[in-house]
Amino acid sequence: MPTAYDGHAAEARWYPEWVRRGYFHAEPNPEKEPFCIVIPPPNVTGALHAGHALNGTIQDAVVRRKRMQGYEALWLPGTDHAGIATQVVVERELAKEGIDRKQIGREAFVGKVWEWKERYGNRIVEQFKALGSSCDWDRLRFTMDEGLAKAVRVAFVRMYEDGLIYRGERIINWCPRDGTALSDSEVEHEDVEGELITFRYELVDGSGHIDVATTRIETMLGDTGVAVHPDDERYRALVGKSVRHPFTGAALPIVADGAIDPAFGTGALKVTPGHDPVDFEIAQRAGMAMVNILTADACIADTAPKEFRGLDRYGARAKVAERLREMGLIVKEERPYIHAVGHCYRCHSEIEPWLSGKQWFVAVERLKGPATQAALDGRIRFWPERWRGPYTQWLDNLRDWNISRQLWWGHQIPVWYCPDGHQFASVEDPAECKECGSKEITRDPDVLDTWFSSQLWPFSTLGWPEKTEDLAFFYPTSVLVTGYEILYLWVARMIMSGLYLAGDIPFRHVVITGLVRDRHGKPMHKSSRNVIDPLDLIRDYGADATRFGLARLATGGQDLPLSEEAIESGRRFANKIWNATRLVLGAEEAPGGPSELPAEHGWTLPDRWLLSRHQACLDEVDRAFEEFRFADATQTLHRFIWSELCDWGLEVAKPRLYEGSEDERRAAAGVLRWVLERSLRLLHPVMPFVTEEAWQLFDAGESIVVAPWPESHPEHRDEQAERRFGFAMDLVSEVRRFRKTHGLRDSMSLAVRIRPPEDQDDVARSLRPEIERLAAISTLEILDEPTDPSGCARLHVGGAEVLIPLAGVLDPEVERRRLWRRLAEIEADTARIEGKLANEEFVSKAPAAVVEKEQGRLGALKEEAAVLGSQLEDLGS
RNA sequence: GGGCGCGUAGCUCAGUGGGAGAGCGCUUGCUUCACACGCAAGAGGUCGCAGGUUCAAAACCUGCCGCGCCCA
Repeated sequence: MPTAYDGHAAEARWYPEWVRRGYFHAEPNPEKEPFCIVIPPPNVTGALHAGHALNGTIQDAVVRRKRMQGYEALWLPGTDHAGIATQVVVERELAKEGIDRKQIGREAFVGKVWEWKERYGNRIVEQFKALGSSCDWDRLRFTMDEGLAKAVRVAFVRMYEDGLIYRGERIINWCPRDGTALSDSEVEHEDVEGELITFRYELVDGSGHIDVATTRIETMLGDTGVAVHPDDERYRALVGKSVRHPFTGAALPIVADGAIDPAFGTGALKVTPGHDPVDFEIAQRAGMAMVNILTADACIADTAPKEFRGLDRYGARAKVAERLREMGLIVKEERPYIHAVGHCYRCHSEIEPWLSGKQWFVAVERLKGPATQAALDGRIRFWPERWRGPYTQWLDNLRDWNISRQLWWGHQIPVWYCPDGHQFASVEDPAECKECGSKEITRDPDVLDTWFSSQLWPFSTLGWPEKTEDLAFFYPTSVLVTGYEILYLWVARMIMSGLYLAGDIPFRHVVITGLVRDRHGKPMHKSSRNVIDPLDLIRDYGADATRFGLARLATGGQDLPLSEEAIESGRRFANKIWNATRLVLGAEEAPGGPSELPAEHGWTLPDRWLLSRHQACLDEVDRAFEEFRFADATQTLHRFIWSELCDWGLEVAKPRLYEGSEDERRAAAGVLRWVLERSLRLLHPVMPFVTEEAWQLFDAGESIVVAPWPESHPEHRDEQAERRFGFAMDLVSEVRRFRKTHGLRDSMSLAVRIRPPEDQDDVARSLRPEIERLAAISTLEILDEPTDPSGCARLHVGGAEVLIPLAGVLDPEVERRRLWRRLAEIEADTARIEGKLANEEFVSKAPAAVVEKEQGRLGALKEEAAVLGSQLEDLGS
C-alpha cells in the first residue's frame, strides 16, 4: 500500500465500476421504502459551477446514505432546455459565422439548437459524474424530451380548459436585448443612479399648468393623461380639464385616481399606459387612450413625433429633456437620483414595461391557496425553516404569471387560431379548427416560459401524465435540494403545479442551500476574477476533497465562503483516512474477513473509550443528517476520525499492537478495525471514493456503496470510560506541556512517578505502557503512598500528583514562572467561584447539580493551589 | 417602507441559559516503526454597542449601529 492516497486513481477505478454494477439504478420495489430526489436540472448549455457542486454533493450525500439504509433510493438526473440562455448562446455562435437566426428561419434555427444540444448537452452531465454523483443515469431526462414535451402539452391543455390559462393584453416585462417577455420573478430590481425631472404641462384652456415628475422622461412621448388623487385639494379644481402635450399638441385629460400618492413628487402623475403597469391600470379605469412609443429593441417608434423616432431610449431621454428645456417647461432636475430599475435576470439589460400584443397567463388565484396550505400544515417542510415565511408571503402577493416567451427555442404554445377568430388548445397537433373545421389554422408562435416545463419536473420525469409505476412508487418525492435564488421561480411553482396536476405535493422536504461565494464572502463574478471552478478543484485535490470542503461549509443555509484551503483540508483528510487504514490493517497478519467486534470481556479501557466516542459520533452524524445539517455531520466525522480515533485511539493501541501478546494484538486490532470500518461507512456519503478504496481492503463486502448504514449501539456509550480515559489523556498532555515549557527535547525520556487519586489508581496502572509511550516517559512508577517530593518538579493532574525528578537540571526561574502563571489562573477562577457560592440566591435558586459542580471545582482548585504554593516554597520564592 | 440573515481568535465560521470553540493562518520543537497531505506544544478574543429579564447571558427580550439579501 502506498503511503500517500491517490484520489484520482480511485475515482477513475470506482466510478465506472459503480455504474457498471447498476448500484445507482432504482426501480419500483415493493420490498423497499422509496426514496427519491430529482435533480434541479442544470442548463443544458451550462458548465458545472460551484453552486452545482454544492448541490450535487448534498444530494449525493443524502441519497447515498438512504441507499445504505436500505431504501430504494433514486436520484433522478436531467437537464433543462433553458429557453433564453440556450437561444442566446446559439445565436452568438451563429453570429460568428455571420448567420442571423431570422435569415435561416425558425425551423432551421431550432434544428441548429438541437445540434448544439447533441454536441454539448452532455458536458455538464459528465461533470456531475466527475463529482461522484450517484444518479440513475438510465433515467437521464431533458425538458424537451418527447415524454416531457407531452407532459407540458397535457398540463397546458388541462389548465386551459379549466380556465387557469388565459390570453390577455396588459403591460409585461420586456427585455429589449433578448426580445422577449419575462415573468415578474425574472426581473431583478436594482438601485441605479438616474435623474428625477419635474416638467410642466400647460392647461389647454390657458388657465394654468400642472407639474409632474419622472425618472424616464422619454416616456412622456406616450403620455395620454395626468392623474391626481381625488382628495388632493391642490388639484381638485383641475380634474376634468385637459393639458396640452408640448410635442404632439394633443389634449390629455386630467383624471382623479385613488392609486396616486399625493406625497410623491408634485402629487400629480403623468400617465403613460403603454409603459408602466400602474399607469396602465389607471388608464383602464379612466378609459384613456394607450400608445406604445417603443419598438421591440427599445427605440422610439413611429407612434412618436418624428424628431425622436429611431433614437434608443437613452438617447431619447436626453433629447426629450433638452427640447423641454428649450421650451422652458423643465421645472426641476435632480441628479443623481437613486431609484430601483428592473433588470433581466439573464442578460441584465434594463427591462421596459411594454404593451406587447396578447400574451398567455396562468391565473394563480386558485393555485396559491393549496400551495400555501401545504407549507403551513407541515406536509412540506423547509430546511432551514425560516424560508417558509418568505415562501408563503411570496404566494400571497403573487400575480398572474406571464408564460409567453417571444423565442423560438422551447415548448411552442399548443394553441391554434383560425381565421374566424376561434382559438383552441390541443395536446396533439390538430389538422383543423376544433370549432369550425377550418383547415386554415395557425399556431401561436410563442414558446412557453422555461419554468413552465421545469415546474412539472418532479412528476414529468417519473412518467406523468401516464399513470406509471414509477410515479406511483416514487411520487411524492422525498427531498429537494436547491439554492434560495430559485425558491420562487421554481420551487413554489412545482408545489402549485404538483398539487394541481399530480394531485399531491411534489416533495416532502425542501433543503435550501446558501450560495457559494469567494473566500471573503463576495459573490463570484467573472469580472471580479474570483470564480472558483469546481472542476479545477476536482483536478487539483480530488472529488472527495472538493465534496468534503463544500459539505463542511454548508451550515444552516448560510452562504458559504469557498477557498482552496477548505478543499485542501479535505485532501489531507482523505490521506489521513488512507493511512489510518494502512496502520489498522497492517497490524493484522491476515487482513480480510468481515469485521467483528471482539467480545466485551476483552475490552480494555481505551477500547471502551473509543467505542463510546464512536457511538457518540454516530448519534450526532445521524441527527445531523436527519436535520440536513451537513456541516455538522461532516465536521463531527472529521473530528472523531482525526482527533479521537487517530490521535488517541490508534496511538494508545500501539503498545498492544506492536509489543503485546498475540491475544492482545488481535483484540486491539479487532476493535480498531471495527470502529474504522464503520467510520468509513459513516463517511461514505460525503467522501465516496476514499471510503470505497479503503473499505475494499477490509474485504467486508462487494462495495461500500451497497453496504448497510452502521447500526446504532447505544450500549457502547460509557461515561465512566470516557472520564477515566480522560484522566490518562490529561496526564499525557500535562507531561508533554511540562516538557515543552522547559524546552526539553522530545527525545529526552523522563522518569515519572505518579500518585493517582484512589478512583484513578487502576487507570494509571493498567495503561502504564501506553502512558509511557504517549508522553515519552522512560519509566512510570506508580506510588501507593505519598513520598518526599524534594528534588522533583511536581505536576497536578486531575487529583494526581506527578513527580518528575529533574529539579537539578531545570531552570528554577522557568519553573517558578510556570507555577506563578498557573497560580494566577487558579486565583482568578477561585475568586469567581467563591463569589458565586457566596451569593445566597445562587445557592438557593440554581439547580443542586450546578452548585455541587462549582463546589467540587473550588475544592480541586484549592487543593492544587496548596500544592503549587508548597512547590514555590521549595523553590525559595 | 416591510421582512430575513449576519456581526464571536488574523481570516472563514460553529456555538439556543451554568467553566469562550473549530478549521485555516501564525510561532516553537520534532523526518518517533500509518501519515511531513504528518506529530507535539503555544500565542491570539471588552462574543458590534446600550439597556432589560435571570441567582446566572455570547446565547433570551428591547433599542441602536454596521454589513448583506429579498420584497414593495
